[in-house]
Amino acid sequence: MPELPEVEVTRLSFADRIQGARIQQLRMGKPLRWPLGCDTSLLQGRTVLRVRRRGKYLLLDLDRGLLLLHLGMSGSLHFASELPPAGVHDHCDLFTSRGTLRLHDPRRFGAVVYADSQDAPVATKLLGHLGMEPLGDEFPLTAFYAGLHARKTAIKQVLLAGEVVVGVGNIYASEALFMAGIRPTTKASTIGRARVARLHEAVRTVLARAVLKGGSTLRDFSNAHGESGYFQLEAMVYDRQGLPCRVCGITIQLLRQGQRSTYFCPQCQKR
DNA sequence: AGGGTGACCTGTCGGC
DNA sequence: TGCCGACAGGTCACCC
Repeated sequence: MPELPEVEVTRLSFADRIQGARIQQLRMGKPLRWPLGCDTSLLQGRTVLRVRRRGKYLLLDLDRGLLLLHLGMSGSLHFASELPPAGVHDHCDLFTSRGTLRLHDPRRFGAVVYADSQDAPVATKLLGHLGMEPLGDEFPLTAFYAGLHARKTAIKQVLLAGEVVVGVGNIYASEALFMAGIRPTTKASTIGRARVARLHEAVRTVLARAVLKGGSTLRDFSNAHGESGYFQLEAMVYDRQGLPCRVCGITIQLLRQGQRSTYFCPQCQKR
């Protein structure tokens, strides 16, 4: 489910409300992708200072330490003063003075991890290799070009890997490449400056637009208020194999790269 | 060293 | 109707 837009939309939907909340209790359900890394009682009495995002991770800064949350493929968060009893797929409840933050994650690829600081080994392992944030001011074109120039893999997979730029998952990689007119199979290192500049702009535009539309709800994504996203309605290629390209009318094609589906228009993305 | 593959886990859908 | 395989928004550990 969640790529950068969905994670950011989630963050925006509860960050203000949970800020300043005092943690009363943490309940963990079935195991998630990684262990919490501390006793749940350790968090009692701590305060949530703010909620940041790094790539597809949400970082809850506490007055001491931080919680790293990841939504995996199927995770979503809810935050409310009163929530129904935990269901089978509700694997984490963070009870606070302002309400309960609940992680719902059927596939359990998500994670809730405690770190003493952002320099703690576990935080470094998860965040240390992450690339540039595409939104905001820390995404210079020159660095993007240099990053792509050093990669011999297909551009789609370089985007997905998150080591050059973070937050671009399977939906938005296809969408950004379409917008930039670049074939997903093109070797990243062979893309010239002008085309990299188009991709740089496309990544920013697609992600920002998706945040504005509340993310993409393909199956079950919703923000912490329980509201769906609508970006999927304006997808140009994702999940549109066999349908006519919205620009040129040619049939959208599907291929597999690294066991993931890639969608593209053979006419609009010639190379 | 970097690139490719399998693994994690559950739900859903299409085909036979 | 029922079963089985393929696939789904992510990403790490491991192999050559």
